[in-house]
Amino acid sequence: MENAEVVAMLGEIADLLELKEESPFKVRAYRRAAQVVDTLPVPVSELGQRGELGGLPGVGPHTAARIAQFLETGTCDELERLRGQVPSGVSELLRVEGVGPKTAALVWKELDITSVDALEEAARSGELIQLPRMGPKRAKAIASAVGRYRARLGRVPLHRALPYAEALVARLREIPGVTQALAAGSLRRRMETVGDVDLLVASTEPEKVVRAFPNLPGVASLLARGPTRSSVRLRTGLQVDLRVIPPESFGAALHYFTGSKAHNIALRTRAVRRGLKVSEYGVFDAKGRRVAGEREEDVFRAVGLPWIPPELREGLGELEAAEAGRLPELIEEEDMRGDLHVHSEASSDASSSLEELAAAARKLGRRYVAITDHSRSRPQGLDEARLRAHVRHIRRVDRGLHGRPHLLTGLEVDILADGALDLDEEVLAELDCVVASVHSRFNMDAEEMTERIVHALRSGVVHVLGHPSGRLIGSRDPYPFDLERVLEVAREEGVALEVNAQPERLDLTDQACRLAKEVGVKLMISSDAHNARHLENLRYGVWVARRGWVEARDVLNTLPLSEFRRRLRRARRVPGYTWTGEEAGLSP
DNA sequence: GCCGTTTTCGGCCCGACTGTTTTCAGTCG
Repeated sequence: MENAEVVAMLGEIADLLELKEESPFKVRAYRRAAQVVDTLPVPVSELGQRGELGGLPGVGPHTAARIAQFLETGTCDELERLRGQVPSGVSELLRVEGVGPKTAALVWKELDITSVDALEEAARSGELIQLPRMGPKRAKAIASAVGRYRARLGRVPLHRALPYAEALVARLREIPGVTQALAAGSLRRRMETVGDVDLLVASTEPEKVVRAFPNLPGVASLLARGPTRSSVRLRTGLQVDLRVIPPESFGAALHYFTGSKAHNIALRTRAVRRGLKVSEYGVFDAKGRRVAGEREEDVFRAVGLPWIPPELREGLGELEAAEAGRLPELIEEEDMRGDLHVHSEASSDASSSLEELAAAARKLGRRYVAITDHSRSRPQGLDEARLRAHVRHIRRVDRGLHGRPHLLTGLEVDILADGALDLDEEVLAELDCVVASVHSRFNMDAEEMTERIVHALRSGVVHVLGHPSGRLIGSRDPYPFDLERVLEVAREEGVALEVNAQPERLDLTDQACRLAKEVGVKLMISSDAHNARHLENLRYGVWVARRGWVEARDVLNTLPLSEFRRRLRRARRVPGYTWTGEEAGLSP
């Protein structure tokens, strides 16, 4: 987890240098170094101890020294020097969408604005408009972006919290007397963002655990401590609450603190009707005798239900489904055989070679991987000629891999503003897997955007609609479009919808997955990896699908390769082939 | 700040989009 802290330190230096309007190349050097550390497969401290930091690409003597000092002391001179020159609220302005370094520096120097609050006030009062290149539209956009910034404050994306929670749980388990330790709360339900982390520990010696807790790695400060509970703040700002439970109540406490609130209320209501009382200490009968509590399964059994996976506990019909014996058999990460949206270094925003991607995919147990780089409209995207050369390269590398894994040819083709695809359909028809995505003109109205997507789905050469809503968690809202209409056309055309597993995207969302399943549209869960390390992110997509009640059979890339290929071929209207949804098995 | 077999200085990715402008600066990816 210290890698993430080093990444944050380098990023902050870059931000501050940018606000001081120093050389953009210096700024870029720090950003590049941050990116390299972020994708490092080993703890950066290991390299530090061996004096090998300078051997990393993009890390020269200066940056290596700053990282080394940071690892040793938790900060570095350069960072502190810069923090002394830029008021602390100014770099926060950069988190507001549409405000970059130039605008932040301008409002700071011209209007003495050093906080998001002051920025909002200036945007609303009209004060901002006095500035050069600042008109009413930009002022309005900034004011509304501040609203979105506030809405995401205090919540962190799952992938930022999970590694810390996992590391803390592992350390808690090492404390003598601890029999169980688990993360509960929204993190256990795998929600896309979490407010804080709730950790539960079973032990007969709570004092010992509570005393050890603030000394665990990553903890910055102790917020509160009682005999059986404690709260700390991590250096990243994340709050972590610990509760120590007697072993006989652990299952009940785990259920209670996992939530959700709606699920708990529904379960307690059900218990009351059966003359039982459910609390975090156990399930009790009318005479106050404990009838369950040690194991979570027993809590459910006491109220006449099978165990319900945490991802389903949102009060959205899971109790009724459990009662009727119709809980889905949720998809597992182990079901995933293929990854169908992966960028190689042929994309300007990606960095791994085909060989590196194949090696990483093999380690993760993937059987097949489609290489889907960007099309012409993206910076340095592939045109027809470069795509053909790229396809030959993919096939050459694939031959050397002997199926471990299989590399498929593909493309992430842009859906242009009018719904046309960014490359000639004849060329696209030669590829194994075509992902079609919207990357531009997000501000269309819903009707136009829906038509744009539908037109692309009707092309007959698209296998899957990539990141269908375009949202970025906490920073960009989904563009407006009619999901039900898109699902209807996808079903007619035999096109799958992607569950993009990039932790900032998670697109489709959980509830959209559930809708797709209900109307009989198949899904593909893909990493959208931009380097080999990102292939691991597939698990985030699997969790979203689980929250959407999705089973392995709803997801095409759980199929063995031969069957997967058959599905893709059938789902496409290539010359000489007449497609029907029924034959493809894609009807509801 | 980093890099390099065109190397110790001079270059470093770039195009789309937007809102502000009458030719372009700033942001984003």
